[in-house]
Amino acid sequence: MATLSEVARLAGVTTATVSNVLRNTQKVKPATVQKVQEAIAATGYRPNLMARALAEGKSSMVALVLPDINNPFYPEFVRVAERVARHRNYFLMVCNTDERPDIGRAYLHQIAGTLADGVLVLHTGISADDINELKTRRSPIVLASEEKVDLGDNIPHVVVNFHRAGEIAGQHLLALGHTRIGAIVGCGLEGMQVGRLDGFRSALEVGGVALPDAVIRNVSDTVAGGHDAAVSLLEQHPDITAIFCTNDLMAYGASQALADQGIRIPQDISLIGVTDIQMARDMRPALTTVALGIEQVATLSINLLLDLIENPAHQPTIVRVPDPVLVVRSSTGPVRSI
Amino acid sequence: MATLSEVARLAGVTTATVSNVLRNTQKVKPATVQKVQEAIAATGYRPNLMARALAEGKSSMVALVLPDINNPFYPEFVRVAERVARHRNYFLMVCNTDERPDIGRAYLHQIAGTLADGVLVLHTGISADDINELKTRRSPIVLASEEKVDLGDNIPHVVVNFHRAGEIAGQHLLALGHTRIGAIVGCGLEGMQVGRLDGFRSALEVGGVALPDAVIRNVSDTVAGGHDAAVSLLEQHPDITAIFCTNDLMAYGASQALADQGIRIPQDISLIGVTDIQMARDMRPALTTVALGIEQVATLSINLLLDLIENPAHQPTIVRVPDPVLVVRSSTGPVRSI
DNA sequence: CTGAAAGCGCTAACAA
DNA sequence: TTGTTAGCGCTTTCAG
Repeated sequence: MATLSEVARLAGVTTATVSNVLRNTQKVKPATVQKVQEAIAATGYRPNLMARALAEGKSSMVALVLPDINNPFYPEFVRVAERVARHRNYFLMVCNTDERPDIGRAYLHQIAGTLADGVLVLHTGISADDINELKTRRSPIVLASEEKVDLGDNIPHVVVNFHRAGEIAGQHLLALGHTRIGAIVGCGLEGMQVGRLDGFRSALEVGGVALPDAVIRNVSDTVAGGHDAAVSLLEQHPDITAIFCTNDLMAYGASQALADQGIRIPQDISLIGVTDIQMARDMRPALTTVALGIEQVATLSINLLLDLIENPAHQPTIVRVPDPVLVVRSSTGPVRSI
Repeated sequence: MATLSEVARLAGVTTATVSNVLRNTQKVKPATVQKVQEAIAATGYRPNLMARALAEGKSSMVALVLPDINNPFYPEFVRVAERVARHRNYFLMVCNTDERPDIGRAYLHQIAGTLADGVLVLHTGISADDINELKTRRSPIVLASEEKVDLGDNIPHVVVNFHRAGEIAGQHLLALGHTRIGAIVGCGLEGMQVGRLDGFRSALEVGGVALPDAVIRNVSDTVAGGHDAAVSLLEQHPDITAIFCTNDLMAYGASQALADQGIRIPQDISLIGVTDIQMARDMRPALTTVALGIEQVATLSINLLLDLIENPAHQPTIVRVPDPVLVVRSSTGPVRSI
């Protein structure tokens, strides 16, 4: 790999000049620019980004730490985050923690402030303590779509109104006449998706419908989790006419369980999820869900992070995503007659 | 962020000594180690990985360039690649090109040899010319699971026997008595998945079954692509009893199309895919497919890359993945009687 | 066992 | 407009 000084030597100038043409500060005479560019072409020179980062005190790289790249929510998030970052001239480094908080911690400690100018943390079970400890470094850290907002005002984060999402789901089922309803709640690294459940329950209560603990299943946030929960629910409560899942992935699993037992969706049982991942559109019947607006969340999160990097005094440091919206597809319908 | 010299000052030693205890060359007196470690703890020091990389001439970071993080194959690949890399003390930087070769090129040019010690390229439509141009840098580049192996021996790559995968699928359908078969072929960035189709066709030919062009659909490698292709196939060839898809994602789409039309799988039509992504297990009916062994491919690929980084003379430079294997699930069955 | 000093490749004042 | 000169934070001989 050719270096700056080789290029400089070949062009008969100094490294400073080459550096200047490289990032075209308009301070170089056209003729010299010409010479330098020829030398660059001739040597096949590429800047060493590490050296540049060290000199500039800025790597133009941000890290995205997430728990499980196989959960389709994250790839969808990554895709937009990467695009936004690229447009703002940052590299995005995706770090998968395999659901292990210790790996998340390790990434954070190693990367924040050294490899990356900032890091965006998604539901990785990293404690607020860890985050606070790291705040001493100047590298901004932002958490996205936290369920629990006990982070305080001093940690930048993006908040999604999960409670409202649950509420919307509840209102939809209520409007369709359902009264015997089950709920499948995911347990991610951040703990139960309790905000969504609370919202759901409160909506039902307004309609005079109860949601006893017996019809709630807490399971892992996966297809298999949703499947098993649905099986258990059906076994113990064959009379339910609708199931609320705190996310789409589990709803997909639940739909498999229903299909396996010959139960029709939505004629026999209605199914509603939260998030609106691509899969919700692709599955059959297509899933009615409460869209969290992945694109929005990702965009707001990464932009907040980059804003904070470029201007540490940036305000606000806590941003709210617009409320979720109901997307009606084919998995919900009027309560069955019997 | 504290630096080495601050730690050194606090411990009353020089940076060289701190550096030595940091990576425990056994050359430091226990008492000094003690002092230094206290200073490290007191300052909350973390090494600046950029500076280290510059000094060592090695970043311990590898990049994984892939076309579409939303295609579930890639997250599955990423997960194991990341794990292997981590165990070998490398960071994995995932670069999504959004299916745009120019972005892939840009990543390659910017990252290879500067930010990353090596890069693993997956089906991103980057030309062999580009790769060759980059070979001048010392940074190893390995391509994984190339369909076309016209890369020559001088570019390290991992090759999957796609032809065999197609053959296995063909033999399976043949054994079930199918003779009127359609095929859905994906067109990724690397061009049509023609190896798989060739293998499939040649297996059928051995069994005396033809696969005319009329029953082949070339579509994009997505759920929607598979769906549309299946619709078109059914419309023009209602007599077919089996469909071969060159990958699982399209098979999933095809299954939706069949479900939409009330066609039962496998009673009316058998469906077989290639790859064995998680979705193949999750969908209903579960998909019969030819498993490429994602875990194996990923492991071999990343290990080859790291081997090459650590020892540029490493041999072999081209590694073959063990042959694919048939995984029979519920989407294939005997040909229907009529 | 520890320190002094050079240098990785680049940027950024400041001079010339 | 260009060159000189310091670093950025770390590793790594080579002396002491």
